[in-house]
Amino acid sequence: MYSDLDDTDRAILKILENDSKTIAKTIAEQLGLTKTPVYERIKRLEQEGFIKKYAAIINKEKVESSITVFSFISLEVQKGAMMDDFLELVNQFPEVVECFVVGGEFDFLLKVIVKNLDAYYTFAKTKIASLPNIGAVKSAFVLKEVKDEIAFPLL
Amino acid sequence: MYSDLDDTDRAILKILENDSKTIAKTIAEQLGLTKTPVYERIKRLEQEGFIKKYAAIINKEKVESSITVFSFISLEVQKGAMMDDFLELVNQFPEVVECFVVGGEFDFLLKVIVKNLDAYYTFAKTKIASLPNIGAVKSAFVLKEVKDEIAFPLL
DNA sequence: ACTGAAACCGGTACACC
DNA sequence: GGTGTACCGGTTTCAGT
Repeated sequence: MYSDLDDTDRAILKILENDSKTIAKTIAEQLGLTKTPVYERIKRLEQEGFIKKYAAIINKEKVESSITVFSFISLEVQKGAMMDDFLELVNQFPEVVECFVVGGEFDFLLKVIVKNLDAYYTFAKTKIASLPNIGAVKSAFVLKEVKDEIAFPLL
Repeated sequence: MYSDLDDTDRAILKILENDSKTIAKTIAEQLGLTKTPVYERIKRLEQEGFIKKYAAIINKEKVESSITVFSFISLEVQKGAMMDDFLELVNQFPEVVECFVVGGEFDFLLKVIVKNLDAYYTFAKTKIASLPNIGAVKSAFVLKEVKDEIAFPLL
């Protein structure tokens, strides 16, 4: 299932997830190849969905003021249909940049980015609290971002 | 502090964080401009650090088996120097893809990606537990990834 | 699957407004 | 800060192995 990638493909992925602007010639040199096979492999990785997309990673501290908050949410009853309803709604909130179903003390973990504390209050009050079937909601405010990798730890 | 970006710059950032391969001509058409100013603005955004880097976003489900775990860690005593020591060590662990200092019930929130439960056990035992000054550690295992945006919610 | 060369097209530089 | 043109270099294609 994960095996139609060889070491060369993995090496290419690792280079591109760290710098997608690396030119084919440079990659080829690192792998002891020429441009063409590198190019063809990248195309295959794109077409078969190993590479989801290419993105510019923005330095959000420089672009605009914002705060990051983690929200831990428990539902009152964990019926499958209710979870789906909940997730579909949450998914549409642009403030929610990450959303996971987790096991443990609570059911969902959300990473929320908003302009300021006031915006978070509004978000929590008008969007989260109005969702159906909500039990407990806890929040953890980010004081400092120590690490925030986009790259998946390959190898 | 955040104001040396105009609406055109923001529009360019928004396009590039969703698809960094969008060619200058296309961006120019959307903004009613020509290639040159778009090109110059992008260069400025790169040089001044608004764009941190360009990355290929990998579909990790397809590439290899892995699990994601959130770890919530409290220190025994919150002395500044001890927090720095802790963070410097945690930062070096490749399994830790995100690390935040938070306010609330615990001090740090870590997002960890490992191959499987066994690898998480090893990570927790050999790396987390051996850090100095650790109080409580709780874990929440990700059962389903509902949303995982890389793009910062601009506008 | 990889090499090497040729064609194509987007990024880059520049002269001018 | 913008346009239009021209050049250069990386991507893309292809014939050959």
